[in-house]
Amino acid sequence: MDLDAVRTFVAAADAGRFQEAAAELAITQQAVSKRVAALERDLGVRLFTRTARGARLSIDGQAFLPHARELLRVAERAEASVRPGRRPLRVDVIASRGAASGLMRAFHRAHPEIELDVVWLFDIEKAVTAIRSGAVDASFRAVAAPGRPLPEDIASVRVLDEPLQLLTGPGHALAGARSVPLARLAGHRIWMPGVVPGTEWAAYYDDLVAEFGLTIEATGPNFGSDALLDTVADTPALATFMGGRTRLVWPAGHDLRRIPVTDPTPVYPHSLLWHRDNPHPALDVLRAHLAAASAGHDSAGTWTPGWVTPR
Amino acid sequence: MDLDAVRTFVAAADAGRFQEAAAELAITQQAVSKRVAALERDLGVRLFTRTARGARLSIDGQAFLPHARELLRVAERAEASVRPGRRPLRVDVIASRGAASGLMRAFHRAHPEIELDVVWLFDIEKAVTAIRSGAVDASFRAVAAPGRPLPEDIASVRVLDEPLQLLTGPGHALAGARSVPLARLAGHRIWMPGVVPGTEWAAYYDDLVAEFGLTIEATGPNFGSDALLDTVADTPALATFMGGRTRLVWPAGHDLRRIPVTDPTPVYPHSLLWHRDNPHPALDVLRAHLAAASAGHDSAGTWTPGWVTPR
DNA sequence: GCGGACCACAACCACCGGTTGTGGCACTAG
DNA sequence: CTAGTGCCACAACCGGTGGTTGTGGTCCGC
Repeated sequence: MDLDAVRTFVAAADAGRFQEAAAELAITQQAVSKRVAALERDLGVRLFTRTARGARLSIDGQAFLPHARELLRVAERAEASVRPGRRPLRVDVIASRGAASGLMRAFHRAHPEIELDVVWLFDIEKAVTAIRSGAVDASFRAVAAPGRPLPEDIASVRVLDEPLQLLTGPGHALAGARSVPLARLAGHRIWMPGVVPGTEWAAYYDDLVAEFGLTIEATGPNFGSDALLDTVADTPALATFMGGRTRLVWPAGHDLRRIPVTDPTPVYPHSLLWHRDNPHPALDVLRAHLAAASAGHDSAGTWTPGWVTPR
Repeated sequence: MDLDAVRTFVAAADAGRFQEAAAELAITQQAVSKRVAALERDLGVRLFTRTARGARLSIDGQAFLPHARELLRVAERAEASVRPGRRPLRVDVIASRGAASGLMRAFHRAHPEIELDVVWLFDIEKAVTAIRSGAVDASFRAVAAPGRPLPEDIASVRVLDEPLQLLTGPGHALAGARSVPLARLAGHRIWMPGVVPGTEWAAYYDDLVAEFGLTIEATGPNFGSDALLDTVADTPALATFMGGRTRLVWPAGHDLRRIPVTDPTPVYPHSLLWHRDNPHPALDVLRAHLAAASAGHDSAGTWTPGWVTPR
């Protein structure tokens, strides 16, 4: 199926005559006839009933027409998604099911008219480069990485402190606890295969380990969250950290426990980053939305690394 | 933009390497390279960053990918809409904004998983032909037309009696009435440019005219409902009939009145028609839904033509 | 009955899009 | 360091797609 043929089909359906459609598309009537015939051959049905006064849609053509229009609409949006200038707002989120992603879903619910594209960048360094180049408009990150202050032209605002929870299977020693103090995790094996070395996530856990004497293993390949959950559920000696607002695809038949951590509660500090000179109109809307949504957070009894910009 | 190129882009993005994508698509690596290059040239952006270990998505590529997937999904659905066997349920409704259309919208809300295609057929004769040939699965019609009983293999059930209302502008003699008896419409000009001669709609109004001595003008070309409403609003001598459950795009700035008609209330009898041997699984669901939704109608004080099958 | 409007078919031709062959580059093992 | 491997891009070639012009057939209205 060829998009040009679909475009021609829609034009012919609207015009009711191949000749008129041909004039609109700046091709000959014969070309329209051939394109439509090719589309009909591809689909295996007759789309028009030809008469001496034009071409009317057949029943199959009527059924196909709205799908054809939708196809052209989607194609237009796909092109617009990479068109420089007036493209959709492009936001980098740190994990597709994490809290930042949840914030963007809420933003989309509040402003469905704003076109969004969500991408993922490796670390804050790549994010800053992309923001400065204009390739992305905003980024959810923990700022700043240790010893690397943000450049002058990048602005940031803290939008969400996400408390970390312990995730264990039913056989784990702490599985029955309603909550667990951070100090009691010393000696337990905590497995974080998703944390890529060199990212600010890794820096965050490095600091957590150093300050509270935890044992975090980031070894082994990351087979995705499904495999992680499977392993944690089946291995009594293993637990993992998980953002308290992370959406999980809860594996059926597994008995996984989310246990709040206290004294202090480690929170992951999500900030929004953007370029001060970015003229995208939707960027202001996003910032206003997040400012309203993040009001009234309480940081008492929580922990963040020392290098994190204070609220 | 070429759908084959988009398919190739998605395959390469999933595989991470052009060679693997080429194997999946049963073409050479060079062909994949050329297709992706052509797509990048069309879009004006680079979709992959080529490395010696494969090809990773660029930021633009990441933004484009979900749109590309959506495009292929829509293309698949478009093809399925005309695929013989297991295509979406295809229903003929009498007018895109009429009551039958409202019933189908309600059905879609109740069963969003059922794929639907809505078409429009000229009259009940065409509808019966289409149903018998299997080109459409069901049709909303007034059965039967005078003197033409339904064939044996077509089944029907009355699903909605839609009361007719009078639609007038503010200057009309009846504009202030809360309701109007049918007999009082004698002598008033009622304009129905949308009624096509030869359809069962026309037969309905012919009977209405004959029985109550109305003056219905079906002359003049039909410029669409917008033009109809404009004219009615501005012409004190004109009124028109309108289904009580018809959704209107109410013209801004016009003061149009919908006036119920009584003693008796003419109702338009919508029935669902289908082929007894039609095996489409969604057809049973639709019939069950309509049976449940149409329960408990009251036909006292209403009028339908004598040729209409009684409830 | 004839002219006009419309679509389909035929012949022709340019160019798109596939193939094979080859080269350059990056990473790795010895 | 070097040879080897795996990756993608470029070049040359070639068949078929998809455009054009020219023509024929059919239906409708005057």
